[in-house]
Amino acid sequence: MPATIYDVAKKAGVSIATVSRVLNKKDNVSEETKQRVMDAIEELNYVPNMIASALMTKKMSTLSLLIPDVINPFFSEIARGVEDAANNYNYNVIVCNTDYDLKKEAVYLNLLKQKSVDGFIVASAIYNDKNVYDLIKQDYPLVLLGREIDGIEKNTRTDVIVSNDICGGYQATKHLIELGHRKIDLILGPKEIKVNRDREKGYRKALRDHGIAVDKNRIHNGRFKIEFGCSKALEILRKKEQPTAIFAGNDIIAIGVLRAAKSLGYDVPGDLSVVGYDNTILAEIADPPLTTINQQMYKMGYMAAEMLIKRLKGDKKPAQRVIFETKLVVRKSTAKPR
Amino acid sequence: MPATIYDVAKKAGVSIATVSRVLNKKDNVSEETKQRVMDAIEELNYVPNMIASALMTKKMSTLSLLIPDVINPFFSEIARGVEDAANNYNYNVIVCNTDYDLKKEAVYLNLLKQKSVDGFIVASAIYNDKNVYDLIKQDYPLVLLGREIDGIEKNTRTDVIVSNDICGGYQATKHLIELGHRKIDLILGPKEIKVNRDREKGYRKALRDHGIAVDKNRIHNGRFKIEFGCSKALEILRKKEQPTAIFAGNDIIAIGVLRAAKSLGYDVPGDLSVVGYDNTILAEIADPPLTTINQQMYKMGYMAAEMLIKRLKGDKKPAQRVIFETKLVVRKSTAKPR
DNA sequence: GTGAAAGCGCTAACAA
DNA sequence: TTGTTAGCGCTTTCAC
Repeated sequence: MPATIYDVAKKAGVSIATVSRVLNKKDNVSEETKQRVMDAIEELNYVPNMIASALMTKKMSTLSLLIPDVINPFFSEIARGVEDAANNYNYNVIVCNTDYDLKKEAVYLNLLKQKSVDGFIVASAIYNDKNVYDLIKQDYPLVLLGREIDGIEKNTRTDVIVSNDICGGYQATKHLIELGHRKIDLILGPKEIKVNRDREKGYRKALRDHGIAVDKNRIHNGRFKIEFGCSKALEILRKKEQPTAIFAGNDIIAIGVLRAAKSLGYDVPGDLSVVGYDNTILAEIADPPLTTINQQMYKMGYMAAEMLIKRLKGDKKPAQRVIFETKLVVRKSTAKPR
Repeated sequence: MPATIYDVAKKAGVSIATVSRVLNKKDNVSEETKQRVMDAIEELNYVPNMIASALMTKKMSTLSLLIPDVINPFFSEIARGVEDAANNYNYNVIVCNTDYDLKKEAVYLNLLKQKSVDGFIVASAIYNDKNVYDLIKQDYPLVLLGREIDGIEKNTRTDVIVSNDICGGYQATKHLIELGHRKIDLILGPKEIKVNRDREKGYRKALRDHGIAVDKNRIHNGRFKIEFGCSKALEILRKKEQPTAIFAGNDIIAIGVLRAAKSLGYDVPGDLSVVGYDNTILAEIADPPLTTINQQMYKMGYMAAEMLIKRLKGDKKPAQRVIFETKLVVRKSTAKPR
């Protein structure tokens, strides 16, 4: 049986209120009794029970992070950022893998609410997510990461952290155009995920700005999986109107494209230029190393946790909307078309 | 203010004890009152407060996972396995990044104990970790993953899940020897991490078994970082007694070796064969794709969580020690020496 | 089958 | 500065 506050009080010859005071670093305790209490705590190896205190205070110093999948390097970097910030403030983080599944997400949220986690960071970017609307409506402390929700009233305290994906899409496409490419296919993840719509917007704008007609048949949606990137690229490269470049919705899809090109005996970037998105470790390691769009995953995660914790500590300023800028990173997977 | 059990009781016209009974699915409640309670719960949108119940039961349905770094694909796969198993049993998992830092680990453990997490999975494999000894001594539910602790008494309930790293080291080295290599350098992670000692043992045994003298100067310890793999490989490849093959302690180091080889204009596997370890996604994507030793990270994580939860649910069988087998995966980074 | 009441280990008025 | 006491929202005997 672990020692309780009563044991400490008895040993120190004070009341439990006094023990509680020194535990919570209230100043109205004399140095002398404080010392006695500290000694008692030491001797008894006393560890305060946070469950008991949370029953009154409702504070568990625990955040929850909802992401589609930790294995995806994009999200594991976010997770690390969140955890580092949380740890910095003595918070812990419960990590949940939603697999882009709204039902799974709902089950998680329900369980987490029961556990009185202090706040939520939702980074599993599904469009029009009813779960998120509910969280907002019920006024749970919440930060949205890499996603937005339309129609949030301005008076919520829900902060939003996003990347400028329209710009990212633009940068990638512009890079290819400036190299001389005109036939550029776009292979994106699911339409339901907003970033894909934005990257497509950027792609379209870049084409328009350079007087190139947008060909709907060159725009493809699917999943953020190597296999999808590979099979879709195979399909595209076997068609008549072959592109000279492919802009992939993320590094994972780009890896799939690379694989497809290799299997068809294409040289990248000689026969085909490929641009990824995210600048995860995968882009660095790929063969050839991928030209890609950098996103600041770690920083975004760190900031999300920090903003959330500040709100938990009473920050009352109106909801923020932070936009992280993207950057083109040129490696070896892009070149002039033959 | 969220509804409490009292509100439900009042609305249903029963006592809180009865509400508690239906909440916990005790059978001694008549169908009729049960229905009334359920209706009240529904109407009030009542969500039970787990903190309150945990104060009595000491069960929070939360595990904690300590790993060095989620960004490392080896550990993110473990984390995913742990989380999937936990989720399957309606548990959540708090993920902590220790960075192989014993002090950081101690701080985490202390905080987690306060939070009454139900059990611990420690996968940050530091040798002779006092924190782990303490956990065991204090009889906390614990599963050790990918590490072992010497001198655990047999009567603890601490399960251990490990990979057969001696065998893995042997398989990798044997593969190189059978290709015809005789000068094989070994670039490992830190000595303090047991897996490195075991992989070295396997390496030594393979050499001995094939009548090749072990040259201590060919064995190097450092960090599980790309930069270390790269700089150490550069150093090695510039020496007189150049190896024809390098066996890296994990895929990350191997990626560094690949980078070094490339920067020196070496062809892999033509001029140098490289073997990695873990078979993470990085091995698949690397250029050339890495020959490596497969470890079953996801399964190990899944099993760790499952064993822990079973113990929490009262499983009293003596501590288990599960060994996962490794497997050589041949890709394109190894070939006969010139 | 159901209810009353005593905790679980703390925090936070309120008194002293 | 310190102590007393009433909760926080549940679970769990023990009666009935």
